[in-house]
Parts: sequence; structure tokens; C-alpha cells
Amino acid sequence: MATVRRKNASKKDFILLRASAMFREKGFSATSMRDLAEMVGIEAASLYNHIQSKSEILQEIIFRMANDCNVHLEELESSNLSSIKKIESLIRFHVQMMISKCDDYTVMINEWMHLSEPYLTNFNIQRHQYVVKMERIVADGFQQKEMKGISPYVAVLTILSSVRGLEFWHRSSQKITPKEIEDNMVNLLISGLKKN
Amino acid sequence: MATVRRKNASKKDFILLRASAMFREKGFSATSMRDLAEMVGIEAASLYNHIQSKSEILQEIIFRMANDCNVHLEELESSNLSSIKKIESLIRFHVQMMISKCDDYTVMINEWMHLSEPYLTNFNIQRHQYVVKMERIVADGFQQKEMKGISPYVAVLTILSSVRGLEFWHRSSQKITPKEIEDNMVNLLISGLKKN
DNA sequence: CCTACCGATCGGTAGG
DNA sequence: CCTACCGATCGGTAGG
Repeated sequence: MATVRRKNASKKDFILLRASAMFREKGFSATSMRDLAEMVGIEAASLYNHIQSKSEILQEIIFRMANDCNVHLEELESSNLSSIKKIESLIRFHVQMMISKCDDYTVMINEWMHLSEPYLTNFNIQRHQYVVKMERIVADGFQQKEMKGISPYVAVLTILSSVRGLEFWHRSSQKITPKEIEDNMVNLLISGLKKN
Repeated sequence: MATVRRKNASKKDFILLRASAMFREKGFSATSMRDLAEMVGIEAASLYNHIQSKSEILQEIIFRMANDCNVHLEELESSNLSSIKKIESLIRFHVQMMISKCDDYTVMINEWMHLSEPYLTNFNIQRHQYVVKMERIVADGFQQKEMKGISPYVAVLTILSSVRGLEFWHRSSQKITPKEIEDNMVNLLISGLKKN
């Protein structure tokens, strides 16, 4: 019983893995269940023994990833790091996510609009709350004279967008390591935010 | 004759305008010709009196936008501004494009992968050349001791990605003007790049 | 610019 | 997990 459960779970995970790569590459709408089935190595109809619908696949990929982000941010909020250190930690976390879970992260960022209701609304609320929390950290940093008086909204947007751009790097064959990417980005963004 | 030409051209432009908005909102693949026809106010079949195919619409939107970007960069290259001023001009140009031609710019950035061959390869080459040219400006700035020794690749990626993130702002109802957005972003990125 | 229609493909189901 | 198949919808065409 336990074995069967685990087997089913791992096959579903395998489907999600392949789906994530395909959604990233071609987009959710342009990926058919027959395409996906072929990548998984079964017939399209057989997919439905593991998942309920195409939508459910997207939901699972996105909300798992969103949850990882939320957990990290909550841990960070309850820490007693300085604002600038919190922002640095956020940059490093997102860069690492983009690099280590590139497909899932990219699908969340690029394909969320194809979620169906009520998941779409749910996701939008979560994302908005996430941005608000990040803005608060930047605003705190300004009040504590750690950061310059830049618009928290622009600052947060710039940070999150910068990481998004790494999707590209991951595709290309640049001679630069993940660690270098991370450090360079932290350097650029943090020194852009710091009061000098 | 000339009137007919102009009329046809403007109707085609109108179709491209609506298509751009819909491709941005729902994505290229999830937008059907029937959806588009409804937004234009005619039957789906009638679209084909103005355009050849769904693909052609995407091509026109993307390559017009790409051309605007290339023209600006070439003008900038032949100017005698300092490297840091060139980068600033690039940031301001891209922010302005994102704000004034939001649909077209977003479609170019988000939907290019749905171009068919040989347009896809053509676009990839153009984009790569664009990035290389920008990297050269950053590298020059470093050599002339204007900028810090950050990876030109990461710098260019960060700049272009940051602008991309503004798509979001444009959707939301933030109480911040385009000019403020532009200045804040220039401030953050330029001071992140400058040698201090 | 429309009506009528084409073959292809879509997400998904029935039944074994 | 498969074969066989469903109704819906897709991009696009013929003909007027």
C-alpha cells in the first residue's frame, strides 16, 4: 500500500517535472496533453490516471513554488537582520530559486495568468501580499537610514524583475557561475539601494 | 486609389493594435482569431482580407518594436556621450517604450518564442546583437573607470529585466508617475553601476 | 466583409 | 495503462 502510494506520487511528480519544462519552453497554452504524454512516455489518456486536468498541473507547479517563497519571506521577517541584510537575503534566495528550480520558478512568473478561478485570484492576492511585505522592508531600511529614499515599489519591482531576467542566462552558455551571478546582482542592486 | 490604400493600411493597423493588447493579456497561443475578430468588430474570416495569418500579426508587432530599439541604439552608439550617459539614455528609452507602447513592448518580450521560422532565428540574432552592443558600452565604462567592475552581462540583463518588470506597474494603480518611475529606476541602477 | 465550411487538433472520457 | 472516441474549437479557405 505504502509502496503503491509512493509509486503513484513519484509518477505524478515526474509528470509535473516534464510539464514544468514544457510550459516554460512553449508556454502553458501551446503545450498539449499529447505533447506532454510523449515526453512522459505514455499515451495522453493515461495522464489522467495521475492528474485531474491540465489546469491542475499548472496549479500544483505554481502554488508549490509560491509556497517556498512565502516560507522564506516569513522566516526572514521574524529574524532580526538589518533591512539591508534582509533585502540581500531575498535577492540571494530568488537568484538561487531561479537557478536551482528554474522551470518551476519561470512557469510561476510567466504562466500564472493561465490559472483558472479561484486559483487566479488566490495567486494574485498572495503575490500582492508578498510585494507589500518586501516594500515594507525597503521602507524600514529607509527610515533606519540604511537605504536611500527610493520608491519602495520601484525597488521591489527592480529586484524581482532582475532575477526574472536570469532565465535567459540559464538558457545561454555564458562562462559565469551561479555564484558569480548572485554576487554581481547583489553588488549592483544593494549598492544601488544603499545610502552613500 | 491612394485613399483605398490608406484605408486598408489603417484597418490593418487597427487589427494589430487590438491583437497586441490581446496577445499581451492572454498570450499569443491563447488568443484565437475569433477572439480577435470580435474585438475588431468583424467576423473571423474577414480578418484575412487584411492580414495573411495569425503568425504574420505577431511578426509585425515584434519586428516593428525591435526596429525602434535598434534605431535608438545605433543613434546612441554614434553619439559622443560618456558610457554612463549612454546607459542612462538606454534605461530611459526602454522605460519610455514600456510605458508609451506597453502592449507592443510586452508582446515582444513575452511572446517572441511563438514566432515561426525563419523569424524566430532572425529575432534571436537581433536580440543577441543588441545585448552584445549594450555589454560593450558597460565594458567601455569600466575601462574608462566610470563604472565598477561588474559583469557586463549581469548589468545588461539587470537593466533590461528591470524595465520588463514595469509591465506590472502599468497594470496596477500605483500613485506614481511615469517620470518618477523612470527617475527612480535610473537612480537605483546607475548608482549601482557607478564607481563610488 | 459575410456565410458556410474544411481538416486538424484540442482537453478529456468510456470501457476494458 | 491502452484503444477508441467525444464535442468543441482551432487557423484558415471558397465563393460570393
